[in-house]
Amino acid sequence: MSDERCAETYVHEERVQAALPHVLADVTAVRLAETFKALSDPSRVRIVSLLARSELCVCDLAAALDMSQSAVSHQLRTLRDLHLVRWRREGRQIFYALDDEHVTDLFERGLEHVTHE
Amino acid sequence: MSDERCAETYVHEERVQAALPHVLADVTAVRLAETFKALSDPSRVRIVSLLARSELCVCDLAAALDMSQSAVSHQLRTLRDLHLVRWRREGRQIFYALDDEHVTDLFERGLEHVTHE
DNA sequence: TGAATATATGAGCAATCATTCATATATCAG
DNA sequence: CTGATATATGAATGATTGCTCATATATTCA
Repeated sequence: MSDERCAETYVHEERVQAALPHVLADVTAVRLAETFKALSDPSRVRIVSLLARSELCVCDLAAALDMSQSAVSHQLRTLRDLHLVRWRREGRQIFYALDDEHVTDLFERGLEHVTHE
Repeated sequence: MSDERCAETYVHEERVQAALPHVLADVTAVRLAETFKALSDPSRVRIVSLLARSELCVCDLAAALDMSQSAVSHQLRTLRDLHLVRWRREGRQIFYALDDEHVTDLFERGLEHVTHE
């Protein structure tokens, strides 16, 4: 049946027992997945790739990426909610930048994986 | 309107022009996003966290993560399709392991970002 | 104050996703 | 060959997502 373990007896009980303490806590798994999810969309990846070079306002991003202002804004909200970007207001405009080096780092590691093979 | 650039004139034309050459190519952005998407689900993150320690068969994973065999299998397919895991058959069982250090690296960077603040 | 501008956001919709259930494939033991 | 077991997969479904469109908010300028 669907939820039955394989033949009741673990195939490699020792391995499973050894693994159990290292299963990520639910909260951690969810938060980690959320972080990766922030980078799991082509539009957001392109936004991040630009912000990795310099801060930009929403309008600059929309122009450079040929996206609507609304679409950019919605995506920035996602990135904001997940603490991948920070922002500052300057008059009518709002400038976005990557929140910390962790993000740049993550982005570049991913890029390595994709390009190196 | 929706697709109109902000007031026709870029707010920071120089910045936009400087950014343009660095916009990720579409293919790259899509592939990069796919890689991150592979890690954008709690179940897959937990699978990867276990595989980062030792190879395991599907059944072990299902037992350790308290997931159905089918669910694990489907998720492994996603990870396989995106080249994040490799596998080898041993009799009736199939053992999965992370494909290379890039993956472990990505995973750990993400975890750092999540736990360090 | 009122018009113009930059950004944010809610509703709605098509597309994608993670899971379950049922079943198929592959391997082993007899 | 047959029965049992480990894994894979297709269909179906409820949930989530990314975008557009319309509109709201916030700021500046006159």
